[in-house]
Amino acid sequence: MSRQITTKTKILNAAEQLFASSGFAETSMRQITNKADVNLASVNYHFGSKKDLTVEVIDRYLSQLMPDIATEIERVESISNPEQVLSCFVVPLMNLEQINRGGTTRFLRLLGRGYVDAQGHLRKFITETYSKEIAVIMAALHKSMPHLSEQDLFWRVHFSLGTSVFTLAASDALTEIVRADFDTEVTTEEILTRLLPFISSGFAR
Amino acid sequence: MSRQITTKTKILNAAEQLFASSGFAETSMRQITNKADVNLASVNYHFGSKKDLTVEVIDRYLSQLMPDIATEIERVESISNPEQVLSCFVVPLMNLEQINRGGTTRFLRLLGRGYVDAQGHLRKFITETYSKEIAVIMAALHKSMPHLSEQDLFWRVHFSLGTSVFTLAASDALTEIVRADFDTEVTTEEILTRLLPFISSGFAR
DNA sequence: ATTATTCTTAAACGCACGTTTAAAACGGAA
DNA sequence: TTCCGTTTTAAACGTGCGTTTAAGAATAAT
Repeated sequence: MSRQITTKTKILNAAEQLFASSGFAETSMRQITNKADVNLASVNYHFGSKKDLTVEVIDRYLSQLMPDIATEIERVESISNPEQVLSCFVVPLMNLEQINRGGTTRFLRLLGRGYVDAQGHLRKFITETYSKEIAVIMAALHKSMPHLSEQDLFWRVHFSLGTSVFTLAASDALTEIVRADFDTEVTTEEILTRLLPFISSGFAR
Repeated sequence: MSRQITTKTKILNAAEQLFASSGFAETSMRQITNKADVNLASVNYHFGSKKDLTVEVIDRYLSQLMPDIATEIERVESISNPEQVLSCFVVPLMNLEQINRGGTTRFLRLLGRGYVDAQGHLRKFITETYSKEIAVIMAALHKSMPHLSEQDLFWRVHFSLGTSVFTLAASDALTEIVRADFDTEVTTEEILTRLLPFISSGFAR
């Protein structure tokens, strides 16, 4: 532990960037270690395997995000509508920038890839590791829409998750189209601002 | 051209199935040719490369779907709300079953994977190849919501697309959760039935 | 200062990948 | 039957992959 930036962190940062922009399977360990400027074997030394690395890359964000969201929700004393719950996601998401610049977008992009990749491995990991926080979120949503059945709630949650994760996963391409077609620059925060009402409407119907 | 089912079709069917359930990068040519019960080299003979194969797999559906949607929209004389436009997608989507049983789900799953994979290659291919049909769809949507700015429309279209594609891409895992948690079986059509109102609400807000 | 532990390194390993080759088999036309 | 273009086949090619190894360097503990 003498380096200012440890080898482990350098690997995490490089891997995260490459995974987010190219995907897990399409990114090789040699690309990662080149970008991180560390030896090839150090990934296996510090993480065990490539698969373990991918989990740790995502969990670096999740381990901060999930408790943050849960406390944010518990801070709100009376919940009356779904938009209130959803807006509890925004600040914790934006705080991911503290881990890395552009971290919010990259995390959501990773989440999108992970959800589509590798039949449910990531989903399983998340639901098992953060079951407590997920329970808090679901309870709050249920409280905000007591008329909804559990199954209705379940589907709408996943529709919303899908929209968010997919949009952010594709946000590079989308912002490029917007730039070309409308001659406008778009930030992640702006996308979220457009996204929230869209999701809320679907939720509340 | 003597076989009843040609080698080319056998490859397309096998590839489609494997791509949909495991992803493009994670599926090898040897897996494909084994499943199709054809020789390994025949993929390169008939399609040129693996990449060309992936495009053809998706385009087999797109080339039927996109014109179908366009004509379906043009059939409706007066468009007043977005749900009318969106419902023009349902029948053409369901008709994909004619290409292959379970084709609708598989196609949407492929679309989801393709959109997240390989930085926008698929998106570019689609927008270039089916620009005419896309214009028809966008015009109809605009007509159904004349108050919306072009940029608003753009974002909501992609939010909707994201929700659909992501949900169907993850539908295996989701139906499994539903089975475990609610002890209920869910069909693709049921998912679409839940999905449409969700999207419409977001659209119309 | 010596030992023990942690970390880094270069090299190699075996394997699976997409692709190419060249010969064989096939099918219709002459 | 012979010929010719098309399709299929088995084998091999070279490449890049994730991982392992064993030795060396650096750091911490005694």
